[in-house]
Amino acid sequence: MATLKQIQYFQTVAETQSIRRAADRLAIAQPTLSTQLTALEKSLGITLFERTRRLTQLTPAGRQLLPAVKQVIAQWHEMRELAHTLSDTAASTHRLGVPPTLGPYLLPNIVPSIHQQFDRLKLYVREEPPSQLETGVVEGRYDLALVPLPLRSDNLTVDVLFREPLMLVAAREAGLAQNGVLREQELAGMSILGLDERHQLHREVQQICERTGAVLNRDYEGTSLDTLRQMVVMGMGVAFLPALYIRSEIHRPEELDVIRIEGARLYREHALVYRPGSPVRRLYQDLANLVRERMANAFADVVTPIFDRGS
Amino acid sequence: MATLKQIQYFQTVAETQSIRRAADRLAIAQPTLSTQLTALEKSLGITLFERTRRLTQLTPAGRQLLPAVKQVIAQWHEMRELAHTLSDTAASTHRLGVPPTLGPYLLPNIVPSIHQQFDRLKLYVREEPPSQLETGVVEGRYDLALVPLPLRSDNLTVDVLFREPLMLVAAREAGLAQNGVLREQELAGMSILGLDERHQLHREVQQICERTGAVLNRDYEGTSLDTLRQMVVMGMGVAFLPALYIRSEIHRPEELDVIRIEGARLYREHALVYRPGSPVRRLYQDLANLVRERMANAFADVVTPIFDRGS
DNA sequence: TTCTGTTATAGTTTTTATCTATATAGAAGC
DNA sequence: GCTTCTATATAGATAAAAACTATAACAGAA
Repeated sequence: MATLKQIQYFQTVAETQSIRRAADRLAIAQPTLSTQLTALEKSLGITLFERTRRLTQLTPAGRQLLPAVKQVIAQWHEMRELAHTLSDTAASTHRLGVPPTLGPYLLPNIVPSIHQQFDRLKLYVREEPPSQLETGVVEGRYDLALVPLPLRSDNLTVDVLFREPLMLVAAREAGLAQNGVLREQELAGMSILGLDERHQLHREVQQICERTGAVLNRDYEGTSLDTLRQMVVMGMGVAFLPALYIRSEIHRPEELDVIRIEGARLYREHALVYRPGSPVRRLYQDLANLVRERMANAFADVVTPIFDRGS
Repeated sequence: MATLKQIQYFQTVAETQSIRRAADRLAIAQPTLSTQLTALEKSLGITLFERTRRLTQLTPAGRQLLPAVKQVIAQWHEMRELAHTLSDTAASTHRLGVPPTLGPYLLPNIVPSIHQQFDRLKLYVREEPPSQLETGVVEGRYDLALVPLPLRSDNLTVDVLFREPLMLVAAREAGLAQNGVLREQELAGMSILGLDERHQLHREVQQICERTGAVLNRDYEGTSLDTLRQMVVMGMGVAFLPALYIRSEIHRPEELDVIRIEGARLYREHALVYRPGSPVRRLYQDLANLVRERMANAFADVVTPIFDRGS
């Protein structure tokens, strides 16, 4: 089996037209080169060189093989160069999964910071429901993912990122907003609109309703935060929407009231997850920290970064 | 330094997603593969795989390196395939040098036969004066050449091919043709047109003149056989032209008389020459034989093949 | 002829690839 | 919670190969 070394030897001898000179240039002994050359010729079934005392030149067959040989070496060098670039772990493309109720409202705020700090890192981002994100990471379809807590699987490393409040949103006409705050008890009996049950938010809202005595309206379920908001605007009820969504999407405050609920554990928590065995987990920890810091600096009024609970 | 084997190992592991299975497919022991894999990772400075108990999958960097790796292997296979094709020595392109006074009139007659017998052999043909052909072969610019005898250099293998008569050509009006034959003595005093001295034919004609008492006209010298023929047609004198030229070029016999000279050694000899060390000399001997046979079969009336005097 | 420079061969040493046997550790099953 | 299974890693030994030194063979030049 021809080796890359032998192929390089071939090229060098072809260039120098001399085994002696090629051996010098390659910094090996001349007999070594002679031996390797005949070994290559044997493995290819071709006599590559016509050896005379004065010079060593290519045979017709060798002459025609030379371009192909150069191609192999060129491709090999290209591969090594690429490897060198990639040897900086932050220079590769990592596959990041995000839930549809968070990704579009979070990423625009943090991706610029990521590119600033890791200028050669690239993210391949896909949206999927959280449960599929989890299995996606476990099965290797993703390298890392943003998911809401709690997790179903226990074999992933979890870097908790931040806590995001859920705000009650009501149509302006409903007149619910008393200085933008309601007590938890006042929720009892209210008809709450939610997303369909494939979304994690469905379960979260369900739990809130059970705790507070509100009624989850299952006749009309949204398929996205935007449709949910539209349903509220049209007076079909009230809904719990995540703070980051409200911050980025609710452009017309005159139509909607945003109400904070006092005293209740009304929030969801997001984490960055990845396989514990990932050789680049260090990078992912850095990314998690970057997200927390960015949240602390620019969104302290909206979310609560969580620095303590590590993996 | 990464080896081709290691690169293949890399590809196989990436495909099977398992070191164990890849080792089976490659028919090597699993520890060998583990070792070679880490060796490759070290030499590239990249962690290529994330190894878990369940499966072994690519890291982001490894995933991006894979296409480059496949390229290298693809190029390598291409090279081996080409080598296999070329392993039939008669499947390469050989550089053949021919003299301008022979090539155009001989090759059209023999090249079809060559292609018939060696269907994958290709010839790269160039015309040059015989002396340059000789040094061209010695220096490796040509693989083989057709040259007139005698040779200047003595370090080439010579396969004598055939003897080609030189015919006296005269304008019809000169009235020289008595049944197309003249005796040698009758040449004395005649004014003979020749090629310029860079051509081998110049020397040959010069020797004939010295022997027969004819006079070589040096006031007008042709630069090609065609111009020489034109000079004869225009009545500027008579000339010696090679039989193969006459056979292929003199289309209008009414304008010119072709005269055979009786008793004289009036011919030139052609040979196929190549370096004695050429690994494909056997093929060249076969080619020489092919030319002789072709001459014997189709041009027995024109030339005399020479089978005895080998290299 | 002798000298010089080039490639080939012989024999040895070093390096590397490979093997077998075993350790280690996560995942699955009892 | 323990055992079993399975995958990879490590250790040590062996085999293969690539490398070296020394020298032979040989053509061409002096």
